[in-house]
Amino acid sequence: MTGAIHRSATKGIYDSLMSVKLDAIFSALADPTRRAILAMLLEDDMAVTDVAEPFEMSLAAISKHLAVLERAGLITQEKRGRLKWCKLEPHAMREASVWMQGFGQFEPLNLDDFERFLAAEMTTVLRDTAPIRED
Amino acid sequence: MTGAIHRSATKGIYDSLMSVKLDAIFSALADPTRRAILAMLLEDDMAVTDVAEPFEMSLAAISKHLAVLERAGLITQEKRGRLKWCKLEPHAMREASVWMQGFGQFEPLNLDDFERFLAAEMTTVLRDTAPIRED
DNA sequence: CGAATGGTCAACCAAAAGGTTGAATAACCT
DNA sequence: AGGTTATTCAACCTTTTGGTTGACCATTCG
Repeated sequence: MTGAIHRSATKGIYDSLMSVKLDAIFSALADPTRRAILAMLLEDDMAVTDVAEPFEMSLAAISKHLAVLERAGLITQEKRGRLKWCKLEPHAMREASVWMQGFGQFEPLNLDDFERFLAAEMTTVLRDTAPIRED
Repeated sequence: MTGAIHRSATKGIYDSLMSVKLDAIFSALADPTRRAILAMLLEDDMAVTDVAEPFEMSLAAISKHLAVLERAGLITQEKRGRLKWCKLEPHAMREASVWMQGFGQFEPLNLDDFERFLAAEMTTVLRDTAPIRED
């Protein structure tokens, strides 16, 4: 029982990388600010300052969040001129998605649900971190 | 741009709950020991001591990990006699899965990939936390 | 009953996470 | 060149996380 775990020395490094990657991806996704950022980037690439604008948090903090997302492979950042453009890398989520889906067949994505989800989380994060101006 | 974020006061509590749930799920998944535990439970329900057995870590530590997983809704624990049975709740991952899939259409689950993934991560976690006995 | 087993609790600790501020670097604009 | 804008760095602080140990409760067994 559960004892039948085999070991392959040659796969070691690769396996380790996968585990590390999952660590990075899931812990990146564990923060609501970072999830909100990803949702924003889903609409369009953005420069760091623009990413930061909706949050009531220092630019440095956002910069750190972006670094976390980049380390996880969830976004890339490319400097053009003095702006650094942040771009979503949706493919990176695939590893995590594959892992999760192994635990059950989840229904094939209801996009409406997802939209609601995003909008909801966004308002929550913003309400919690920034006073919402209705001007 | 990105400024069109609407607010619905009535949805507030519910939204907040969703965000909290995603926080809990993703941060629970961010730890390799906890992912390994989930993978073990995929095969069968297990009592706490049996869950702990493969890891070189105190029972108390595993107990805490299980509490984290339970708070995230990823497992349930039921005490029967003096054993506490841990049971996977794969459904809980659906929320997170829906969220993630919104970022891209991932290929419809290659089970072989998943098996490799699990086995790989398992060996890695065990190698890192416990000396592997080949007896 | 008393002893062993299964599991958690409480106190503690080190390291990591998430934030701040102020200074530094880099690129653009007169 | 000098000023402004975009972004990061460094030092610092507080809270959370992941682990330890030892005492404690609950349940079964002899």
